[in-house]
Amino acid sequence: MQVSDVNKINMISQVNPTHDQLDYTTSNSDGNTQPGTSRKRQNSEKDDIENKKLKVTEQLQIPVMGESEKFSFSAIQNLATNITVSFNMLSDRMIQMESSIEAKISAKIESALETKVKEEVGKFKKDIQQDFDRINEKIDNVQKSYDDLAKNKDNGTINSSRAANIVIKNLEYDAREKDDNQITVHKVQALFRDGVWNCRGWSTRRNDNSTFRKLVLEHSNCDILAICESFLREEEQLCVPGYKWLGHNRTNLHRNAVRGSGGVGAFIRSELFNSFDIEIIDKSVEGILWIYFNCKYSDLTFSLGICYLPPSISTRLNDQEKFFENLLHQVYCNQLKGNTIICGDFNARCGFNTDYIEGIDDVIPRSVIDSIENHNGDLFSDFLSDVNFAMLNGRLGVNDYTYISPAGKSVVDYFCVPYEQLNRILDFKVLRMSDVIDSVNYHPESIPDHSILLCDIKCVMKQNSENYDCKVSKRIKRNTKNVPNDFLTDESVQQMVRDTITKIENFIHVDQDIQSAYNEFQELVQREMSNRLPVVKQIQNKRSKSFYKPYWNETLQKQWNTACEYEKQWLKFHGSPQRKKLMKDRYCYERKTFDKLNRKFKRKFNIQKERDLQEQLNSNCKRDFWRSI
DNA sequence: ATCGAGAACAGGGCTAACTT
DNA sequence: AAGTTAGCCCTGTTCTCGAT
Repeated sequence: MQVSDVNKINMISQVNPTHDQLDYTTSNSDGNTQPGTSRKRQNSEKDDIENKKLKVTEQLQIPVMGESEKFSFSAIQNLATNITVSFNMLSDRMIQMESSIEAKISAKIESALETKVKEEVGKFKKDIQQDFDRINEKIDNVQKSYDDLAKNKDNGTINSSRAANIVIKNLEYDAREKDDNQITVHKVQALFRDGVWNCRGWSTRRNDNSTFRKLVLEHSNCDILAICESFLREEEQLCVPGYKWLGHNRTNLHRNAVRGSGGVGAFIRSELFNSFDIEIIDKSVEGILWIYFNCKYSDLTFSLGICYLPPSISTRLNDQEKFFENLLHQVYCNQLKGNTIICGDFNARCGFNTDYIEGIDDVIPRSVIDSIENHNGDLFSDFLSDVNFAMLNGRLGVNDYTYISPAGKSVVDYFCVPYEQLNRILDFKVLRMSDVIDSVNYHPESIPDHSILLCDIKCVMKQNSENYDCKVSKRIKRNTKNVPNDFLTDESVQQMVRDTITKIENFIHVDQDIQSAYNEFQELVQREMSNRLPVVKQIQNKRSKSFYKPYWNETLQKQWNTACEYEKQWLKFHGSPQRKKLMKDRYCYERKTFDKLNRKFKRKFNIQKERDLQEQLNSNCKRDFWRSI
């Protein structure tokens, strides 16, 4: 404000040409002294204003002119002086008013904010209190139910008038169940977790990214993880402990290609081979692999088709129509072999294309997040409606972009099942790489751009054998650090212990069956453990950052969080394209900053490590050196 | 509005050149 | 001789822009 006032005053003072002429020899327009004149302390802006005022009044004494000119000039000077004074007064008044308004507005905003915050906090507190009350009520009810149940158990009586009922939903009905309830009991629901990920190259060599990919595989906790673009050549195979690799590598590579390209395959959990006969049934078409699963202990069978279709503008010779024609043929051939699942990267952006015939097929519409369509997308939608398959993306669980990079985002990876099998999908979700990186606590050298798609599939089967071991049960760990003193000696379990001892004695002395005796003992201890010892919360994949990135620090964490936050904002935003572009640019900037910082800290760390090693090597105590490496 | 070509970018692997 | 690295090439993806 003051600076602009000074400018105004300067302009007014320049009305006097004589002043300019006279003054020019001693000072320039900025008021700085010319070379050769005496050096003076520079005035503050306030002083400057006062000086200007003085100068204006001093200038009035200068003229040597004719009488009439003198009179006119004197009048103009008076006028200018009056205007200057008026402007100065006006300026002071404006400053006063401005500060007064600012103070008033601040006070009002403060009071309004205080009221609003109080109101919101009050509401929030009330909501939390209500939630607490509800939870307490539920806990009380659960406690009461448990007490009643325990009482009945202790008394050794079961209320015959109201038998315990277990409701199993979505289980297929068998007519024989009417006469024999054991058939229902023998029905087993198996749960599979299937996933698909376009990893864009999984090197057989041990490097940073292969470590990260193994962690992703571990994190996904999949029984079957389909992989697209394995980039493996000829008969190359991947090896990850706990999994077996079944792959179909691309055979005809570009003559100049220095590495493999394309290629599909799947990691299958080793335990699955105990319960299933698993075989490749078709790999006749490049980019399509069919794997057949046949349960050894039940009539459950299903086939999984893993696909990779290069983009239409790929430099490779590819014919999308032929690809879908082949896939159609294979689906018709394989659908007689039980359930069918198709997954993979189709490079198909379907937009609002429908994968069913409206008015004829009874399928729920899907939500669309990627509205752009391409040629592959049109062909893919047509293919799905031809074979009566529905994509899971946008229909179940969490939908998200399957490709996210600074270049852009899209939905190109899909999971598809026949319409009638949609109700067997319990859950479907798309995990962004940024979230996966956070979960596994490992920042790879290069961040993959394809998300990972996961779906939980319920397979209903009729069990043929007691040896069934399809789903690996989750191990529950209990806290054994603080075993209560009355463990197995409490009055409520004493009778149970005595009974078990009798049973064990019978098994050993009468039946001579050591295994059954041991089973009895084990069951007794496990029951008591489940009643008395709390479960240890197992945090999966929450390793220390330092385990993988010893140079990880707060700056990197902060920058990573910022990049993730901006990525989310960009992806969630639905508004003007200009604003969306701004948000994307902001995300790209933060992401690049993170990459730079990551490299910087890594370099620093390595240099420091090198120096430390050097120092240890030079020191007298060589043992430290050998220990550290 | 649509389509297609090309640009831009990123990941990954190989290799020649360079360093130790 | 062994290890390291910059540069090149291939591949895949989205985006932009001009032609229709």
